[in-house]
Amino acid sequence: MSDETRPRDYQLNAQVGFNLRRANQRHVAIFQKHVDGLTPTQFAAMARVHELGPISQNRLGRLTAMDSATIKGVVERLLAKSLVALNPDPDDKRLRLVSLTAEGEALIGAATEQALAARMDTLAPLSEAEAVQLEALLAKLV
Amino acid sequence: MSDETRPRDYQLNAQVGFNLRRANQRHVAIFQKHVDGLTPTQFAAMARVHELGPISQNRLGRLTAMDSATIKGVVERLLAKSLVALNPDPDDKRLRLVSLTAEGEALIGAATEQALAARMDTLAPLSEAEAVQLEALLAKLV
DNA sequence: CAGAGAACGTTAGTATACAAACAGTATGTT
DNA sequence: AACATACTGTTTGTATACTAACGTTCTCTG
Repeated sequence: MSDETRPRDYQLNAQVGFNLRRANQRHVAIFQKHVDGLTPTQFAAMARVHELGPISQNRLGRLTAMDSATIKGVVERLLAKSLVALNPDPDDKRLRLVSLTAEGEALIGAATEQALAARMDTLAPLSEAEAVQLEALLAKLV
Repeated sequence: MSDETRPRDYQLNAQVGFNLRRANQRHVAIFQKHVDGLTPTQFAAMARVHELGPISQNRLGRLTAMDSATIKGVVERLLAKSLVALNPDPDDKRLRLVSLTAEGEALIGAATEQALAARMDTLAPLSEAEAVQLEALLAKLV
């Protein structure tokens, strides 16, 4: 490896940003293999609705780390799959409450199992202790 | 907090996948603030070309973790900004070699400084030791 | 109660990201 | 030389992700 022609100390492969992006790409790919018919973001949205009950679109977006434009698309696609329903809030005409359909409720259980399996696969290169460390560090970062 | 209605032990906020995605979102936002005119992926592509010299589009994609469809778009946008040039390889008619223009070369130095500053900001919530740990764990994961 | 400001959802535009299919080119084997 | 295989770049389609701008609705304050 020549050293004169190299930028002094910038190593792309060691950058958090680069590896954060790659780790995320890898996780998404693993998730797709385990969970049939749901992307990670679609699953996250459904898991939140399952957890909290009917919830406005924007609030759901905030709780799943998506802005209003993004969550709109996600809800739209879940709607197209009949996994969620959209109803106006009688008390606030601005809101459109997202809720799970029976079909959605039926799916979320199995999907949760599969999501946990995907998590295991994603963390497979790490020891138990390292996995715990990573999750703690990411939580601190976010 | 009711417990009967809750899924037994699934906590979205603690999931690697979810926090990987959020950490990445945060980094991209920070990067945009520091580096003017380049996205993280565009910067990664340029850094690689600067490092390795003229290189085929697909090979550049592999070295920056982008598939051929994605790298094509990235190179296209760098081309539109006159930061890279695209030339046919005389020895292999399939290849289109990506190289930095004078303008691109002029930019990459400052951009590298700014990228390192973005990295610092991204890692700011962590101690020095934790930052090192995180980078090591991510490298192991990828 | 009137007006300001905030929040909601929507739309348009740009940028990754991947799958799948394709034509053109190169390489290896027979 | 012929052929299968593999690789290159391209296109289309789908799915995040964010910015900016917009009209509607709500809430707060004077």
